[in-house]
Order: sequence, then C-alpha cells, then structure tokens
Amino acid sequence: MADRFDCLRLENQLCFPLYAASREIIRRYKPLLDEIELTYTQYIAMLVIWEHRTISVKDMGARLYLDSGTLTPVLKKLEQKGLIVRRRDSGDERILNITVTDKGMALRDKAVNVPERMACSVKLTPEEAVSLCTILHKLLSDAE
Amino acid sequence: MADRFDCLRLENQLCFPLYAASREIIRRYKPLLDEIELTYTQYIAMLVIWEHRTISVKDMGARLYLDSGTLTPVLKKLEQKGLIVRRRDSGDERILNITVTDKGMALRDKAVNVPERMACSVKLTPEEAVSLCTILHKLLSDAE
DNA sequence: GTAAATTTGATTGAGTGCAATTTAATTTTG
DNA sequence: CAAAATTAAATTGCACTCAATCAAATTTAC
Repeated sequence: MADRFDCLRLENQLCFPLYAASREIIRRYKPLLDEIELTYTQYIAMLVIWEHRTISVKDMGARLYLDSGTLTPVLKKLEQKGLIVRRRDSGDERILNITVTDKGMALRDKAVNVPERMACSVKLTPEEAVSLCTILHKLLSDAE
Repeated sequence: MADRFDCLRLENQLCFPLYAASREIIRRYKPLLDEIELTYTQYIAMLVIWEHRTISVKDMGARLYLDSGTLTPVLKKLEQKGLIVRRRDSGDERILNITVTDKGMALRDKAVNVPERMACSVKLTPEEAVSLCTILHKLLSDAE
C-alpha cells in the first residue's frame, strides 16, 4: 500500500502545518492590529522596542531572527509614524540605536489588550499552548 | 513583580515562536530545494500537484490556504519551467486546471529524498513531532 | 600607524502573501 | 430567456523576507 512517494504527500509534512498555522495566526492578528495601525512585523518590532526602550538594529535582528534587509524598511516606517527615533551610536558610528518616543510609549497602552483578545481566538488548552511553545523553542534553539 | 505590560513581552507570545520557527524551517529547506531548483512555495505547490496529477487553482488554494494572488505567479513560474501545464476546463471556462507534465513527474524522483533529509535536520523526538503536528492541525482546524 | 579584516547597516532584486478590484463565465431568478 | 447574482482567476498595490552586494566605520595585526 505504502509507496515510496508517500513521504511527499502534503499531509505527511511537518513543515506545512507549521507554515500554514503561522500565516493563520498572523491573519487573526490583522483586525486587532489594524485598530492600532501596525502590521504584524511592525508589532513584533514594537514588542522588542517597548521592552528595551533603546536597542540596536543588530540586537533587534538577533531577537527577531530578522536581517537588516527586512528591519531597515520596517524601522523607517515606524520612524515616519513618530513611534521611534533612529540615531547612530555616539561611541560606535556603525551602530544604529532605536529608541521609543513618547508617542510610541503611548501606543503601548492601546496595544495591551491585543494579546488577551488573541488568546480568546486561539482555542488551545493551557497544556497544549505550553507544549507547543516548548517544542517550537526547541526547534528554534538549534537554529544557528 | 508582574506589571500589566508583561503580556507584551516577546517571550510571552505564542505567535512569535510559531512565526520564527516557520521561517527557520523554510530556511533549512532552502539548500535542499536549491538542488532541484524550487522555492519553498513552488515545492508545496508541486506536492499537491504530484498527488492529484490534475487539480484546479481553486482546489489548490483550499489545500494550501493560499489565494489566487499568491498562486497565479507561482503557477506561471512552474509552467515556464515546463513542470506543469495550465489549461481552462472544457466544461467550465472559469476553472483553470493544472496538470503535471512528464518533466514534472520526473522531478518527483529527485524530490523524494528531500523529506528524509529534512527529518534529519529537525531534532525533535517522534513524540514531539506528533504532538506538534496534532496541535498545529487543531489550530488550523478552527480556521475558517 | 596603516593596511587588512571585521562589523554594521543600507540597498537591490526575486519571490511571496494578501486585500481589493476587475474580468469573464456560469448559474439563478423573475 | 434576459437581468442579476455568483464564482473563478487575474491583476494591482502594499508589505514583507531574504540573499547578495555595497559602503562606511572600527578593530586587528603587522
């Protein structure tokens, strides 16, 4: 019954549900993020910036697993919106520091309800959520 | 200790490891897919086409959770490579049927080692892989 | 101290994703 | 049957994502 191409069936791939679920979750964020006028990428960038207040582009890239080709236009957009400022480090001009503005901090108050509203949308038991998170971090940990 | 912004910390998001892991897996496919000159999206499209031999764009979209805006350019590229043909359905001209060519079927022989080589790259126990797959499908199932 | 190597971002180009609009074909309705 | 509604793809426009390349600043190694 099993033929040698079974491994190429879509349902036998681990990668595919991962990829599809990732896009599905981003889709569910969209209506919530529209309210605060952020794209998903801008949102996770702001999460890191809110945490650190000031952080270099390089360190942001390391936390988000994104390279400068992706981050540069996102950060320029966030600067345009007045949520952050981009300034070269005075000690080492190669480094670009990102700092959140007052307006950026004010947005955090509006963003704070996004995670709880998302939690309602994801119908996993707490055990499943923990298990999922653990396995994904294991996948990521032996990345790079 | 807990402040009301803890929910906005990157490490407390479920969405982020999902999104990062998805991109990480696609990155690991790249060197393998480069050998058969397919991008990741082209690869999962071919998985569906190999399974069905002939399938409409609409049905492909349903299986892959992708819309025509994404699929149309991917399928045109696959046609350019000679792996598939795109032909309107004779019964209902609104429908575009995708059919794999001999060259497309020949590529399957080269693709068959991709899944096993990927499995080696993903360091999960069988139990973890099953658990991950189950949870992801649950996430996807109450999508739409 | 200066040439070479490294580090940090920016830029460019190809390939997605997806919402919104358009076009063409078919089905439904009065 | 003809107008209206629906359906299937294609197109368009915006926003990533990433590889590859480039440019500027800094470190290092002689």
